Amino acid sequence: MRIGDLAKRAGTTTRTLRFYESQGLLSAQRSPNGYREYGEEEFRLVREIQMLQSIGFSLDDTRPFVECLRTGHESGDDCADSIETYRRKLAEVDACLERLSAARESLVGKLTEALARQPSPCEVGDRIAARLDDERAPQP
Amino acid sequence: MRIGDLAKRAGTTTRTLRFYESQGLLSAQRSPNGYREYGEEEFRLVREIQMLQSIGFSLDDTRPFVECLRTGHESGDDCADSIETYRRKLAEVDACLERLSAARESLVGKLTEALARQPSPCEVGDRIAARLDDERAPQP
DNA sequence: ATAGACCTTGACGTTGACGTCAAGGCAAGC
DNA sequence: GCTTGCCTTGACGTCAACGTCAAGGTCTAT
Repeated sequence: MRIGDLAKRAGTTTRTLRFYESQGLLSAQRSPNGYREYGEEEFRLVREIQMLQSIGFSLDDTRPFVECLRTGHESGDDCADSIETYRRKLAEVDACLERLSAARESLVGKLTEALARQPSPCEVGDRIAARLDDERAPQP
Repeated sequence: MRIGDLAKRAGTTTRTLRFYESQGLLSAQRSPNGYREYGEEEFRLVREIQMLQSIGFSLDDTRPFVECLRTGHESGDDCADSIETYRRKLAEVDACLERLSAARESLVGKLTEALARQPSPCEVGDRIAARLDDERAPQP
């Protein structure tokens, strides 16, 4: 499997795969003509990286999992370092959730405050205003 | 008030204030010697920017608020554009919270799975293993 | 008069995960 | 033999919000 095939199968680009290699995450055999050759193991490795990225891992965070697979383990999280990384990322995600929730509350508060100060020309507001006008100056 | 004073009062750096100016967010009077001169209005503006940033606004997102203040309104969110930005950011924050919660669930699932597969050398495990050893080879 | 603390503009560096070219080599079909 | 489509390396570009440094001007205190 050449780099274009792997990229297509993994739904990514050749540039990304070469970048992974430059970061020491992916390795490749070389054909006599210098082309990179990949097997199923590399495909699984790329998918592991993608899956971890999708749950908020940086490329560097995926390193323990890649190392784990490389040392022959069936799953990337069959190693202590991977478990530790899971724990650390979970803590990070929790911290992020807290900060984001606080930001959300703050934002909701500001929005409602601003809306209260400035009733804004919404339909309901218009109709209420119109009715008040009618009451003050009823049509003959 | 010169740029260093404003930076100190706002708890930021002169570089940041000049950057705001380069982005059209902050304006300054100039002393005869070319130094920037700021008043209380600029101080409030910087604080508004900082507050919005702290709840997840990009600098560009703060622009409507800055414009609103500049057009004479008391509060930065006394304008329709600011309200609209509030709404948009709230939607963004909500989307982010959803993605993060999903990532968290995924992470928790993976962690528990991995722990189940690999009981890991925790103290309890060690003690259980030791006891099993004792039972199989009791001391005389 | 000189040191020190401020200020000016300008320009390059940082971080992450690639995108986008450029210049050239290899292989297959017409 | 020529086009087409893949591949190679290398190097610069992207985005945000500044940090950091350079070279120089200004003001105050000693």
